[in-house]
Amino acid sequence: MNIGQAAEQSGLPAKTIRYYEDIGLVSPARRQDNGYRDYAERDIHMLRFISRARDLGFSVEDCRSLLALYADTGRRSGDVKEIAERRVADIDDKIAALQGMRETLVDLAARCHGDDRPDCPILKDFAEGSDD
Amino acid sequence: MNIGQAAEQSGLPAKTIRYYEDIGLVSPARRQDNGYRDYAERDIHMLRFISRARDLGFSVEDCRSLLALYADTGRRSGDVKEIAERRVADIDDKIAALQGMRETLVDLAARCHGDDRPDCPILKDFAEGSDD
DNA sequence: TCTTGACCTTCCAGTAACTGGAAGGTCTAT
DNA sequence: ATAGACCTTCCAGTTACTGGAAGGTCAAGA
Repeated sequence: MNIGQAAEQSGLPAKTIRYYEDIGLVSPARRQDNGYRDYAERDIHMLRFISRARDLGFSVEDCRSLLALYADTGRRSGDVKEIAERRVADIDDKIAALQGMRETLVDLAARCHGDDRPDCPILKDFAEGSDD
Repeated sequence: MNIGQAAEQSGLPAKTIRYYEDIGLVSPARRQDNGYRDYAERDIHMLRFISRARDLGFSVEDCRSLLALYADTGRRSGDVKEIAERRVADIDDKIAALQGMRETLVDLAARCHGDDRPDCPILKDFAEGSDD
């Protein structure tokens, strides 16, 4: 299977698939006689695996660990769960940070007339810093 | 004032301050005789302005616009409010995406034994893809 | 057979926003 | 005089791709 089909079936751009090969994440088992990459079902599985994990916000390095665990039939499911749980904690941190920003911004915007006058509490706050 | 003090007072690393100068965001008004950057109060204000805006998740390019608006005494506060509101919308999108990830991950982790056995629904899901 | 267009290849550069480090000049205190 | 803390510039690396150039390959149609 050419890279185009692999891209279509995995949901990853061909460019990205080549990039993952570059960094040693997944390589197709072989090349065709013309030098084209040749993908097998198993390769597509791995690409979809990565695609899904990336969608869930795992870093490429996380994917590398996950893939190693995936290949290791003697793995402990506890190891995988731990990675997932760490990821949930990261997400929680990010959500909290974003909610903080949101609150500040909404508050600031509410106090801004939002009209043709130049007076603006948003800029004022930025220039002076607030309670933090 | 040397860059070290400027860093301390603005809350930005000296490296970052130099970087902002590189990209034309803020430059100190002058240099001392020894070639050291010389920061005035006004520069510190601008640096703190940027620091605060970056903390709220505005991109460096957003900061450039905001700074221009800040300098423009004839600005419309509506323009600033609009930027802030766009930013709130971005944040909402990000929060929603993160919450989706979180949910999937928590669900997956809940179904994983998390013990010494290799059987793991997380990896299984990654390999097969799920409802999406 | 030639050509066109869609593929594929490699390699290089750019993105965002810094951060680290090397090599070297300056200042202050002992 | 020298140590240590500053400062300077410049180059490279980070993350995860993405775009583009230059060129090879393939299948179909005139």
